[in-house]
Amino acid sequence: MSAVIDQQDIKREKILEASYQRFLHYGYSKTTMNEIAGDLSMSKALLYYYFPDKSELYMAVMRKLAGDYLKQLEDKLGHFTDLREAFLFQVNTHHEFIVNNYNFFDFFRLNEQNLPDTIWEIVGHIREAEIKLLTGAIQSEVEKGNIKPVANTIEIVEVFLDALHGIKVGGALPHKKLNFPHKEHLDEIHNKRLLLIDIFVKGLK
Amino acid sequence: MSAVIDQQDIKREKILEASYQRFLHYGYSKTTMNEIAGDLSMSKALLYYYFPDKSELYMAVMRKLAGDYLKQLEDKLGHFTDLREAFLFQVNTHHEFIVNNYNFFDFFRLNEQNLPDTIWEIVGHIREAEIKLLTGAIQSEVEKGNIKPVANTIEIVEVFLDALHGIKVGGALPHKKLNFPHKEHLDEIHNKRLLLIDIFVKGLK
DNA sequence: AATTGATAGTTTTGTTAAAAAAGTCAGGAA
DNA sequence: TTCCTGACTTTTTTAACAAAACTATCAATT
Repeated sequence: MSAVIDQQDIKREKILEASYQRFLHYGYSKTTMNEIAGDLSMSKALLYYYFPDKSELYMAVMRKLAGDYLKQLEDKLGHFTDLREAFLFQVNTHHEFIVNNYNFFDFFRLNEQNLPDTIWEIVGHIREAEIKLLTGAIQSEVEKGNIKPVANTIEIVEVFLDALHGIKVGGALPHKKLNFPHKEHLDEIHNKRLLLIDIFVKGLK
Repeated sequence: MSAVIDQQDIKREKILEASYQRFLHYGYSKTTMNEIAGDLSMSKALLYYYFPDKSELYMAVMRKLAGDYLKQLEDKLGHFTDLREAFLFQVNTHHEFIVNNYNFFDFFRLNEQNLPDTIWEIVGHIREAEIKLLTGAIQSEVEKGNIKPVANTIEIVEVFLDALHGIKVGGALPHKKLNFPHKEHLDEIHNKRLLLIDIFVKGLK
């Protein structure tokens, strides 16, 4: 019986993988259940045997992606030598996550404001983990006596995360282009973020 | 002849004022030229005598608004007692500007990525003035010996403005930042920005 | 020069039918 | 039973096009 369940899990994984590729390459609305089924040489009806509907399938993929991301963060939790290292890790990991899966997130842009609760749940977990990572780093520094104690650590970290996301190229003309920054701008962005980290960390001491 | 031009200018002003009220209350796309003309008890054709088209009319109003905002900044230029006061003034003034004219800016939300160059020009001027205000404040503090000299003042200010721009409501999804914030969130954003000021200013000392 | 009614030209909105895709189900194979 | 499918139904998207709403123009008037 356990073997049977394993088989199911393997098939579920294959479906998730094929779906991920489709969603990543074509986005949510331009991916059809027939295409996913076709990629796997199975009938569309079988997809509905494993997943209740299209959006649940999408969210299952999303949950998997989020799980990988969360694991990255958790593996590093509490293993930083100083504050800057923690901040840098957070910035780089998050950026990588977004860039690598950019097209996958089409779903977010299409549904604008009224997303399923499940999505919010996943996003919440991610944000929680990010905050946990950085608040942990700050508290650790406090305990080491490197920075003075603060009352509202979480709020501070939230502001810091938001601030980082605001740093873009091109003099911050409000959303001039929706696209991700070009390669030649990555260094500029990185330098700006380093500068923010410098000032921010100093502001915490 | 000067009197004639004055009359024209007065009428132009009246048109700008009526247009502003309409745009502010109903937004760009739900304001018609007929309605503006009706408010002024004039024919629609007369509007086209004074302004080439609807979007030029909108941008003329925008230019006027921006002018008022710029004047606010310039009047205060160099009149700050300390850094925090300058940063607070900048953030508060900007906040007020956005809140007071929130619906007016729905033009930005509708056209999203491809706005007329004129708009970017205006936005550029505003940003220039903001940078000037804050770099001036920093330099002044340096001269007073309150903070230690920095080489890259402009970069620092740019990072700060970018960071402000990135500050959105809590639990924001990865791409939510691309959307225009909702009105009910503006105060929350404002509070976060005040916290950023605290840390940032301290980080400069 | 300032103003307007009439009207031309363009964009938005509704309507509807066809196409495409989501989702269901009775039944077959393993 | 569990896994799977072809055929079917229902819902959503698309395309085409006419009607309505709006922008923009212009000859005529004060």
